[in-house]
Amino acid sequence: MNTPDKVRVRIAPSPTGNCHVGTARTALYNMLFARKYGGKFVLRIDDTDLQRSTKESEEGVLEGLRWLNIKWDEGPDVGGPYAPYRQMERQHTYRQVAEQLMAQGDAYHCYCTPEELEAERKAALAEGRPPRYSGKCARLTDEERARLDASGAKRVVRLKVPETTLSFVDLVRGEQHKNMAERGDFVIIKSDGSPVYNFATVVDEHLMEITHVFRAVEHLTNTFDQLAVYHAMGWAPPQFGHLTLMLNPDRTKISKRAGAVYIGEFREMGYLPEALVNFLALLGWNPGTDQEIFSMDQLVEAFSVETLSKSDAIFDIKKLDWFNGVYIRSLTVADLASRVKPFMEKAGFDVSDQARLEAAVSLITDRINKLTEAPDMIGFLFTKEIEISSDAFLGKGKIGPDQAREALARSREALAALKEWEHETVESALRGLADQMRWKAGDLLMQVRIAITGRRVTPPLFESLVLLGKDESLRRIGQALAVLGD
RNA sequence: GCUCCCAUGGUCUAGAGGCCUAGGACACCGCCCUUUCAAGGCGGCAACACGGGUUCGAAUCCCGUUGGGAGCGCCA
Repeated sequence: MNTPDKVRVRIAPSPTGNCHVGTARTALYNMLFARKYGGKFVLRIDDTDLQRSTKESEEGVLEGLRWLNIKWDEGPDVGGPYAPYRQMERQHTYRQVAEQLMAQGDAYHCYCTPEELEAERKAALAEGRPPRYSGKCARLTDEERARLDASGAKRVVRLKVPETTLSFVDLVRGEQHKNMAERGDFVIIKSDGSPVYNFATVVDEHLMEITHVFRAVEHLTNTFDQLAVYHAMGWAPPQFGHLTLMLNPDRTKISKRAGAVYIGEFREMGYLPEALVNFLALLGWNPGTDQEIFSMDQLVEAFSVETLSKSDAIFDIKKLDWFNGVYIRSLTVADLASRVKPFMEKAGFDVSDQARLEAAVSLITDRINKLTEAPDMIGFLFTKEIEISSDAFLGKGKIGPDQAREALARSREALAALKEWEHETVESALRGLADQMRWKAGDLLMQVRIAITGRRVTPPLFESLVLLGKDESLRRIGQALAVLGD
């Protein structure tokens, strides 16, 4: 791989309103590469032909990338020396290049209708031939063209594709060849005057002086079409590297039906951006060591084109969950609290007391893998009304209603007698009581746990009691007794 | 149909001819710890798609088969 003095890479998403994980991963790799070699990372919006593309839909993509801490040096929002960065704003450039190609005799107008072409394609497929444009419009005489133009026939511009074999060295897959004889002349400018992707992208890459193009494998075979344009224009192509696909568990291309695919969805599901980045980085690339946890800076340091993988990878959300848990546990309490906060608010809890929130959060760092799990875990500390059903107390048939009632009544008594409401005092009171009653401490604590939280799975009990406060704790035990019908 | 790409446990992968009795991680299972649940520690289950070559020796190289994928658009 050659790394020119100034590396320039790019990501060219379509403004679809959402940032797809695939786009995010490709953007990540490009950014890592740029930073690794001290180059520039360009964000360009590929909005040709997307009538519905709006400012908002573009913003959705940028927002997803920003959330992941993927930053670009040039783009529609930040500008740059190669502006504009939206293809819609570069239309005249594409047309100019197409004009030049026509003037050189490397491109021509084609008047075939979509219906004709479709029929030809079908016929070819039916006969087992690769679908290929016949090139008949290239043979039109000047008079025929004049007549067609006068009649107002729609026309596109096609590139004359030489019948030779084109080659390039793919940065991840090595040498690639394709015999263009079977390709046929393809469209570069549509009848509405807008450029086709394979054409626009070449013009942009060249004018923006992109040196390396890392993109998904679906573009591997497109590369030859693009090469044809580079050759016709006498431009030196950049180096290409084709990245693997991300797959659903059934090995089909990752899609909505199998789960989340947009960055915003992962955010809502309670994933941390740094965890998603780490996970995505390792899905299609590996550091060549056993290290799995990487900060963004470490990724930049470790990234290498040589270890980009060649085979597609299944997106395993279970592994993402693990990464997320690791990152949650690595956060400071204050940081975790601020990230948990919006999820608590969304669940309807008043978490304006920052100190209380932090105290509560510190109890669950080891207990959650996703931020969305927090409200369930610590919600009882931020509300007056917890729901308890009498069934909750009857653990595995071991403890009957009478026993539960006795346990709670005596617990309330023992706790009420406490002068100091602290972890140690609360703990010894309850453990002492369990001894007296000849209960296993765990059984007694479970009764109290349910009484104050309404659940069997909760943060540690003594800490919870302390945070709840004596009055509220006693009140809830009383309330539980009422539920049990004392 | 044609062209091209890919192929190590359920999943992500290490492995660039002998270091492989195939390593790590997730998931799963078990044990320990333990006030629930986790987290943590320890241990376990589990793979070179198949068939031919080449070689003293192949997960690693070659060919074929099979399986999966991409492209062949006035989509990007």
